[in-house]
Amino acid sequence: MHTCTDAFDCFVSRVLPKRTGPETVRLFRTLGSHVHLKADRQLHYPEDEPTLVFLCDGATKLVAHASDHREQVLAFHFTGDLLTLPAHGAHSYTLEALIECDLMTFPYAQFLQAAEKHQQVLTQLLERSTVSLQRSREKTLTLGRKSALERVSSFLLSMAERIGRGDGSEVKLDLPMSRRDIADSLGLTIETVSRQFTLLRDQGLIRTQGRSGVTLLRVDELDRRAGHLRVAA
Amino acid sequence: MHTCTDAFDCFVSRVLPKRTGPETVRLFRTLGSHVHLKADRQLHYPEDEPTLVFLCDGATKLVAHASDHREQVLAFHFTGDLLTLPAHGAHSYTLEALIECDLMTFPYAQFLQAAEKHQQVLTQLLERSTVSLQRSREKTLTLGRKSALERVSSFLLSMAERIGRGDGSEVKLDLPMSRRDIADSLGLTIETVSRQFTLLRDQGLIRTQGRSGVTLLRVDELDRRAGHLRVAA
DNA sequence: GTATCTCATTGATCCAGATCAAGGAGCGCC
DNA sequence: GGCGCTCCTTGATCTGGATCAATGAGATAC
Repeated sequence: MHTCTDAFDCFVSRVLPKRTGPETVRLFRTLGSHVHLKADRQLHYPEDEPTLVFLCDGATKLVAHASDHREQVLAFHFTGDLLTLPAHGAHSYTLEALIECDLMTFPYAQFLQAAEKHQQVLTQLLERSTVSLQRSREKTLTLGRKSALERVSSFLLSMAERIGRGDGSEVKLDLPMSRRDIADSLGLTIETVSRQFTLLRDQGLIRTQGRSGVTLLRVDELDRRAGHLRVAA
Repeated sequence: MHTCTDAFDCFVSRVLPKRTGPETVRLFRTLGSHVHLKADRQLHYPEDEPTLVFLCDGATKLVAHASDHREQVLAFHFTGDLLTLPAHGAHSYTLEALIECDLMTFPYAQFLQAAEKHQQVLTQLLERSTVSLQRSREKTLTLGRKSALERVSSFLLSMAERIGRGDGSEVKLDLPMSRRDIADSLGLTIETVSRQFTLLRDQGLIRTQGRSGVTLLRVDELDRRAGHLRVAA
């Protein structure tokens, strides 16, 4: 198991600029808390104030809850990701570990205050926030206008980009999330997700190994299935 | 018609910190361009680099385009909003005027560089980006897990919050977007959107005046229809 | 190694919303 | 001020994915 110091060091090297003074590092250390989460456990965080989370190691999902126990996965996160947990509004949000996780949490407001003198940290925060927004917008298009097959294809391509291991022309994936998580992320049911996997397998575009292993055999064809725009203007 | 100076002044007073030095103001002026857009026109911007836009006056929609001419409205913007137009990736994006608009555009990278010495500007950019992300996440939940009636109710409540004019217990709206835009924003068809309006009207929750006028008569009931979580934990 | 339990797959039926098809109403233009 | 056009509404039918219902296959515990 990681110690608190390891997790914090990981944060320092990944988020803070190279030559940050030791007194600044100490300041961030006083603000942050190290949390270890076993698979399927959720992070407890204050409902009324935003929290900044750095995922040192592992994989998580951000889930929004509506009435009637409906759940929507808003985003998946992997080692090295930085994310902001919003205060609860019209809906409530939870961050749940897909596999064993180490993370550092910071009260958002205090973190921002500490970062004010270091615009490199601010810039990085802004940059990562922009990436999150960009991903969220792609998801909006996917959920609003795409068929089940297109959604699953888009999902696989997106995962390939983030956690794929290239192997010649193939891309190998080890999906840390269940079919249910995928369904909740794509606005589908597990049955429909499963059927699309079968379809893609039958068409020779992917190969599956066990529950979590997926190999993308023809990325170009998947791109077509995902409903992405061709080169044209 | 507004002059360039008017639009820029609007930007200065709304985005830059109160006591920004005149030389800094001049720097931003050299970076920014004033653009006037008539209704239904779209902003032309470079495809390969992100652009920052400040909406001095008017209303716009950000549209994502997938294959087969399918369109998804990612967000609506109103007077005073600041938004980032991403470089094109798997999909292309356009910003279109819903009504006559005045806006200031800045090359994102250069704007960020200019803002580096003024963390108040950075902080504001970050804050607005966070609000956009929050809205986008709410939209994700809406598109992924809500029924047509819930989507339209959520939409009306969201518009009430942003451009509603309170009038006792009622909220009056003058919607600048068409039924098609609403449909493209909610992942529905115009027919379905229209049917939900009729339903809400028949149930006495809203009143409509012409094409764009809507009065929310019972916000509490709309909240229930929108599938928001009750107080409970 | 095998018992068991959860997760994934496959099949049958159903339904919310899409699609197809007319009207009707608001708004701009001449 | 009325002509015409576009946008909106309403109705009928169709369908992709949800729901319901069994199996089947991986993982975990013993």
